[in-house]
Amino acid sequence: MNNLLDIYQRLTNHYGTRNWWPAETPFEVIVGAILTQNTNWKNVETAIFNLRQKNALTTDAILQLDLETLEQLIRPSGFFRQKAQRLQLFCLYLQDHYAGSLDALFAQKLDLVRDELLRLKGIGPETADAILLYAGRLPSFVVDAYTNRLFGRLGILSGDEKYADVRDLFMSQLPKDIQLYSEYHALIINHCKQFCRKKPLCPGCPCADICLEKQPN
DNA sequence: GTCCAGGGCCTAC
DNA sequence: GTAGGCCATGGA
Repeated sequence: MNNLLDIYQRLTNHYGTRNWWPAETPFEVIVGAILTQNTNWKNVETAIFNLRQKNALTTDAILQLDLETLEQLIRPSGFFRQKAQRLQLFCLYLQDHYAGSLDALFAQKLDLVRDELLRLKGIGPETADAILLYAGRLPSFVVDAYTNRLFGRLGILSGDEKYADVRDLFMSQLPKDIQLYSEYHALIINHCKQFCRKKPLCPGCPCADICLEKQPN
């Protein structure tokens, strides 16, 4: 029996299809992935709303904004100084190396794109994988704090694993399926937002039970 | 007032 | 190679 696939099925049975990531364009996915670093998504939504109001959800527009203006627009998402810089650095890279084309960036092999993203300041493993999966539609599993929390609670992770260890575990045990990866990450977040608010472990938290009790039969 | 959120960088050891 | 400090806003 495949534990991870089984848990995925139970989460899907319980919550249904999530259709993630919440964004209108691949570029907007990338903006959201950078802005949400250690930040409540609600605050990110406000920042993205501000950018949309200024028609600033394109590489050109973000590069044309002066840094201070960009900082003020994304201020609600927190860490706004470093995030403004990171956004512009990404846009500059895309413009210089791919003439601003995300399609050109994502046309390459997954590992190649991943290494490129990881070399950019402000893009770590989780942000890179979210960009690859949800903006590039490339099969890279996304690990986040919720993943570690839920699967630690389920006894599948010890908490000592590094990011790459957890990603390797999921990618080695699950079929390499973009839709599956996309939904799984979304389901984990959806589940934890409801049942796993406190960290690292909330005593009596029903989150582990929810996915175990909802078996198909 | 305290804790937390869909991380990542830098520095010191 | 890794533990600890730092970045900052807004909601619970």
